Amino acid sequence: MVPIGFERHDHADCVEAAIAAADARCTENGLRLTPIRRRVLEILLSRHCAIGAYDILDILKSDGVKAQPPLVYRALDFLTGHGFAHRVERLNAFVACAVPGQRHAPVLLICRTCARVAETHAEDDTALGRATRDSGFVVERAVMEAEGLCPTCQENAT
Amino acid sequence: MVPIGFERHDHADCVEAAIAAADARCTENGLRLTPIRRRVLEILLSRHCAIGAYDILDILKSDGVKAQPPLVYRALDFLTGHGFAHRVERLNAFVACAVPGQRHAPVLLICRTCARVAETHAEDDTALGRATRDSGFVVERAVMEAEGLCPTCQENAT
DNA sequence: TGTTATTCGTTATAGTATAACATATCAACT
DNA sequence: AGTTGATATGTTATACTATAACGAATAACA
Ligand SMILES: [Zn+2]
Ligand SMILES: [Zn+2]
Ligand SMILES: [Zn+2]
Ligand SMILES: [Zn+2]
Repeated sequence: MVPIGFERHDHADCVEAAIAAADARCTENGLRLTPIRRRVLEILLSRHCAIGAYDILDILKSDGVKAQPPLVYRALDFLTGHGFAHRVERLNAFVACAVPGQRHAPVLLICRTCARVAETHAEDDTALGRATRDSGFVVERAVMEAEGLCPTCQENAT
Repeated sequence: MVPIGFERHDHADCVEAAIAAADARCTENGLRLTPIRRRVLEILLSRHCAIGAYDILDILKSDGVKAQPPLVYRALDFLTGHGFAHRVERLNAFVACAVPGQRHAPVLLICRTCARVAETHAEDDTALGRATRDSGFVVERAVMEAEGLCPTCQENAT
């Protein structure tokens, strides 16, 4: 399985498809992708990087919106709550979901050099799955994040 | 593999053994388990729960130490840096390592009801391992955390 | 004992997130 | 169209988490 985010790709397509998918899914499920929520999603999609809430806030302000922190956090709650984005716990930041439209336990690969974040997802027989089967712990939400070097940055480092 | 933390056990032994292990390993490796570092470790060990840096600070203060945030964060840096404790990214908090003495990618199971945190560890064939093998990403640090209900809290919920 | 590296004390400040409440907008029904 | 209840936004204030910076004290070593 190749994670999404590090490989060269047509990113304009990538963004457009994600927005279209979000639109469709919101319509389907009676969710409201309001202008602010949509804009925050666009900002997250603009790069395959984690972006902090206050960076998003700054971008909104530079758009001319008179925005305060709760505005951003509410939009992020919506987006993460419905699987359009993920919180990157390691960075206290957020990233657009690369495979929206399916329930999944995201696996985020965070490059410490270029700051890009790629996403793949876990199959069931992970350490997490195994541990919980053995212990009776019921997982409601799983976070898997790896920090390291992406292929490009490894080449540049040599 | 049964995670450590949820099962009933002799916790006094548990703490004593952990402190002894930390002492031994520090001596072996020329590390200094100073009074403050040791005290912070004791505080973390006192419960199989994640504890916030400022809660630790309050406990130190109630000990009579005139402590400021950097004191705590430095101790935590030491403890996490040498594997005596882990940062719980999901909670911006810290927990004593339940299997110190071996390099490991910890898997933390966080009960959202009783706040206890159990620890197990990942074998190599995790989703992370697989994802990175395929993609060429080099993992330097892995975070795996699951939030949910521990066995005890499931029973109580019914 | 002098030298160097590490740790600690202290002040200030940066960065992240939420509580609380007023206002506005939407959606569904009468 | 007007009423009503639910959802979303605007706004202020504040809580929580973490680090920078620098000097003083302490430990390790020659
Ligand atoms: Zn893209
Ligand atoms: Zn995703
Ligand atoms: Zn114990
Ligand atoms: Zn551990």
